Amino acid sequence: MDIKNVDLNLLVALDALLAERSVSRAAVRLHLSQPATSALLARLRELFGDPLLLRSARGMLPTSRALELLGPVKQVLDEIDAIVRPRAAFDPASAVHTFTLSASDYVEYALLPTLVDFLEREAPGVRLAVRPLDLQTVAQQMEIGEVDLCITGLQNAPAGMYQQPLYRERMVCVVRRKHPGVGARLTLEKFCSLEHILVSLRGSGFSARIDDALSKLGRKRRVQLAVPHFLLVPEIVARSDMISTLPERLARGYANKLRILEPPLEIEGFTVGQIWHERNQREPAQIWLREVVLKLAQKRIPPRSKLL
DNA sequence: CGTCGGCAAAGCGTTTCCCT
DNA sequence: AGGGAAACGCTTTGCCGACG
Repeated sequence: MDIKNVDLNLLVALDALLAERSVSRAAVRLHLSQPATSALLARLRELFGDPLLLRSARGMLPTSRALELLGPVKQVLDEIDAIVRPRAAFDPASAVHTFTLSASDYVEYALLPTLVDFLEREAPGVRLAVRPLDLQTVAQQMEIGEVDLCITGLQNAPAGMYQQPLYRERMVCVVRRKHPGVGARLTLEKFCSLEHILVSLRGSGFSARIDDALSKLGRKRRVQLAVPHFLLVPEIVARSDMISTLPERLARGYANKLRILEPPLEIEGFTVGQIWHERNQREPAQIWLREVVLKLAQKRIPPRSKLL
């Protein structure tokens, strides 16, 4: 038997017939006349080579073959129903869902705690999986659905994806609290004389845009350490005499261990944004997630407090 | 080669009537 | 009362030839 020769509506009729155990009542359920439903039963009998329902003194009784079919038919119809039914709006309170994010550890630090807190309260059935950001493969990961949403600096955004800015971040300098060589103000002289820690997400090289800016001023700095993670940096700075230039949100989180200083030269900040593939553009759950991330990201922007 | 119109056959529904 | 079968009618489908 070939499935393309089977009218799948027969299974709908079978489901109704077995549920009602009456052709007349099944007809009502199917919005058909009794004879039409009877004809459907005849076709089902031929298809399965079994009488399926037998007349008895107490009405129509299912055969054992019919009882065998009951469960699988119901399951198949439920699955088809789920495929063709229009998507319901995402209901965070009742939804059971797992989102996969890709983000740098800085973004995790800046956004994840408030996001997790929000989800705990508003969407208890929603889980998060966070993958480390790999700029080489994140586009492909989103394309095949391994990653739902990527949150990163928009200068890193892969081409051909939807993107939305979340907030603007600026860069500040940090040294350990009791650093002996740094006074109230960080001079360019001092900045260039200290040993630097550089964060390079691509894990390559010891120079960044700061170094271009410095060379235009005829200066240079010494980068002693290049790391691929942001969160490592505050700990190392707190235990050494090194300096680093970090996103302000991250630096402020370590204000008890670090001194935050205004950079002695113009250092361009960056825009953090969310990036997603077209496949997720109209998905209700994904739209909800993006709205939540946007709301929380904008709420978190701290007031421009005075720098130490 | 693709499209359109006519025709026959098949499919699927309803009404009506008969049987259990 | 309720299910099945026959008769009937409408719609859809498939095929074929004509035509641009």
